[in-house]
Formats: sequence, C-alpha cells, structure tokens
Amino acid sequence: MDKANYNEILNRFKVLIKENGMKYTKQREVILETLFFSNNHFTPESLYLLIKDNYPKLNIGIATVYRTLNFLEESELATSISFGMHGKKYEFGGKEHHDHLICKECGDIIEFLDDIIESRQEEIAKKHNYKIQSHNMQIFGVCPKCQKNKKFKG
Amino acid sequence: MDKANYNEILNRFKVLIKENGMKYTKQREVILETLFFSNNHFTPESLYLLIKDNYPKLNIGIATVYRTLNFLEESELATSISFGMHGKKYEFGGKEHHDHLICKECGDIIEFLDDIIESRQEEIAKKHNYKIQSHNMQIFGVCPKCQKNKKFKG
DNA sequence: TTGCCTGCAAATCCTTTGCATACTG
DNA sequence: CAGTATGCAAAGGATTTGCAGGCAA
Repeated sequence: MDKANYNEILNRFKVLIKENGMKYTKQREVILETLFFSNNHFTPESLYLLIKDNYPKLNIGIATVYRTLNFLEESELATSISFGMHGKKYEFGGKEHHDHLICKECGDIIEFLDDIIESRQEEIAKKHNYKIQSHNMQIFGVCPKCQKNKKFKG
Repeated sequence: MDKANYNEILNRFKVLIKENGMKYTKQREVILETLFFSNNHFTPESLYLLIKDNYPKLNIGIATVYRTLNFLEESELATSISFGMHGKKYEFGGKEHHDHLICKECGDIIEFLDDIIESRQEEIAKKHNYKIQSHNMQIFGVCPKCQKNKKFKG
C-alpha cells in the first residue's frame, strides 16, 4: 500500500527534478524515502543522522540535507513546522493536512485534524478578505507520559 | 485609557524586577513602553532600530533588547510568534489571547479570536490526555492589498 | 563530455555570553 | 558601596554558500 503510494510520489519527484533541470541522485532519493516511510518529524540534523545510520555506505553531508529539504518544501513534498523550543521540523508533505499537538517537555508530536476548526479558519480568512493559502496550528501541552514523570520527580 | 493601563503594567513590571533581584533601568522601561504603545509585532532587530530612532539620546545595544525580551516573555509581558518566513516576532503579552492571520507577501498581521476554535482546542488536548498549556495558530494568506498589487504586476 | 551535485569547510545570520565599565538602590 | 545592567565584541549554533572533484544524463 505505502509502497504503491511511494512510487507515485517518487515519480512526481522525478518529474519535478527534470522540470527544474536538476539531476536525480541517490542522496535526494534517500531523503525523500526516509521522510516518507519513517512518517516522523525531523530536524535537518536528526534526519541527517538517521540517514547516516540507515545507509552506512552512502556518503552524505548535512548541506545536502538542507538543500534537499528546501527543494522538497518548495515543491510541497515536505512541510515544516516551527515551534518555539524544539526548533524547526520537517515531515513528509504529501499527507492529508493536519495540525499538531506538541509536548513541551519531550517534544513528542501528535497529529490531528478537526473539521470544525478547519472550516472556522476559512471563514475567518474570508471575513478579512484574505486569500487563504495555508495555516498551521500548534497546541502546546504536557503529554501523559511527561505528566507522570513530573509527579515522580516532585 | 491606554495610559492608565500602562501604569498598571509598569507596576507589575517593577514588582517583577524587584522580586527577581534585578534593577530598574531606562532601557528596560523603554522596551516595555514601546511594545505596549506601538501595539505592533517586532523582531528583536526592528524593535531595537525603532527604539534607537525614537530615543536618540538613549544608548542601547541589541543584546539588551534580546535579554529584556527574554525576560518579558518569561514574565508573560511579551509573547512571541514564530512563523516560517518572516522570523520570530514579539508583541506585548498583556493583551487578551488571540491568533494571527498573516500575509505571506508583506508580512502584515491581523489578530483575531474565535471562541469555537478555542473550545475545540481544549477538547482535542483533553482527548489525547495532554495538559494544555498554550496554543498558537497562524493562518497564512494574501491580504487584500497584496492581492491587488499582484493583479497589476501580472 | 557537460554541467549539475556533492561533501567539506568557510561564511553568514541570529542569538547568547564574557567582560570591563556604568549605574541603581 | 555592592552588585546588577549595559554596550561591545567575541562566541555559539543553525543554515547557507563557494569550491574542487564526482557523477548523472
């Protein structure tokens, strides 16, 4: 399932690369692949480290990760969220839109989608004559796990 | 009106300063004052430049602006929002909670508050057993002014 | 073979820190 | 007068850029 889905994404990626007069490289492929399959939120550095781990034979530098993430974001194959504390994180961008519930203690992230909030947002933008492009909402709190830990600590 | 309000804030600020064994300085006062009265969203640098402009006799360094903004934010007298493009911005924090509608072209910001969204957020956090602390929502779009400009350009 | 990509290291940007001096209380 | 705050400049951390060699087309 995921696999089939991925091939579609990979094709879109290849087309984008060709359209931009760029070249298809192993590094670029691996970055997209990791974003897609790990289904996680990465800082450029954490993504870089994971790739080094998973593909020990592949030579990769962090500059390439930055460069590729920027390209992927422009192409809407990656999305970034920036939240105060834990820096800017990227995730695969081809998923359905969703928002984030973030633990301020451990940085853990839960994704959610709420139709009511979505439609209110549209209305608010319309009310102010803004042409809505995207939006981005984060709820910050303490996750159940960290609430427990805090209790034990004091 | 604002003036009376400001005195209250200023008192709170002075108390905070005393409580923390800190000292009341002109620089700190001017930073709070500017945040309060300009009712605007500032990067540390833009705030710094405005103050230099408005108080030519006052000697102020950007390090002090950073230091004071950090203190104000901890004390909840300033709030920051970070949105991808236009960096991290601070605003006076004593206002009622609100969210932001941001123009991606010119960085213009409209504040809004929507009760329905607010209550949905509480419910979502509760559903996931998160202890909610804060949240932060940005809608990105193009403001009416920039929509017009775009038309003329192309 | 051409010219884009890469890793590396240097450069840049933003923010914080160390230090000597200035000022508050 | 003691001890904090300041401005400046240097240090730090994150991201971008320049370059010489490597690889895709």
